[in-house]
Amino acid sequence: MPEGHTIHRLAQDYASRFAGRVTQVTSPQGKFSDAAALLDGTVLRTTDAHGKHLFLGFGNADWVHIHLGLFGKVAFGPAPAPPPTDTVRLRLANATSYVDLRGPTTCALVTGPEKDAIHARLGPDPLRDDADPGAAYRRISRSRTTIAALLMDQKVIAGVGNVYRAEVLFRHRIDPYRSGKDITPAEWDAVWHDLVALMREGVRNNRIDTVRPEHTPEAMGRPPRVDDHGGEVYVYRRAMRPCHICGGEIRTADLAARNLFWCPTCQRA
DNA sequence: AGCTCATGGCGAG
DNA sequence: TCGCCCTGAGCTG
Repeated sequence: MPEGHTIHRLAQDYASRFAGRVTQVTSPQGKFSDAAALLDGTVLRTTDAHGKHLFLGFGNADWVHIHLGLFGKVAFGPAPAPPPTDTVRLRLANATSYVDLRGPTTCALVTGPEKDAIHARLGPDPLRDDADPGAAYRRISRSRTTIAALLMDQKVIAGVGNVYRAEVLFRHRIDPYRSGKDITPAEWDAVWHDLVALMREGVRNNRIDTVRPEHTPEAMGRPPRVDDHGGEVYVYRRAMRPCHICGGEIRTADLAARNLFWCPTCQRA
């Protein structure tokens, strides 16, 4: 269930359990067997995350590049590791922990320069210290594409997915169909800093919560969320249900093959 | 057992 | 824009 906060959290969790230690590396499912054999018994040096891309650094030059895609999942557990199921693409294990990766879009061994090339094609990541929000705004402010599509474009901004996209536009009352060039510098500044705060909290809690304290179920005297996506939100997957603020119906539509959610009353062109 | 859907992204046309 | 890749849960029957 991966947006950028999940990947940064995984980078931390892989590092805390495996970094600096000799690691058993296997690929029970088989698609990563050759690389796993090369890495098996070596030391995991460090981990890195940029947007939805995760990197595990082994030795001095080799990196495992992981992208979860829509279906990828990671499961940690204590040693001893149970027999793996046949969909485990990558298992790391040591004397205290194991971790299984299933269903990733990408799990490949890359060189340092190949890793650099991946960073180069990604936009600024609100969760990285080296991020330049101005680089994102330069693209947005020149584009006639909708802001909803631009926020999902990883070359523009890295790490935002369908949930943060919908939620941050709601929180700033921005109509998702507005053109990028109609986003003001002040609006972008506010959206960016909000994403930094929301996504940092997402890393901390390992889930996406976007509802302000004054709009929580407890504060509003309404029943808690029904959806199982994991957090408290304003519009994501709440189509046909009442807006927490105005009471109007949340709408949904297809945008670039993804489900978009917004409140047509609260969010203005 | 088979269908649908999901917080993603790529390449072909 | 479409089809395709990766997996698993929650339906339907």
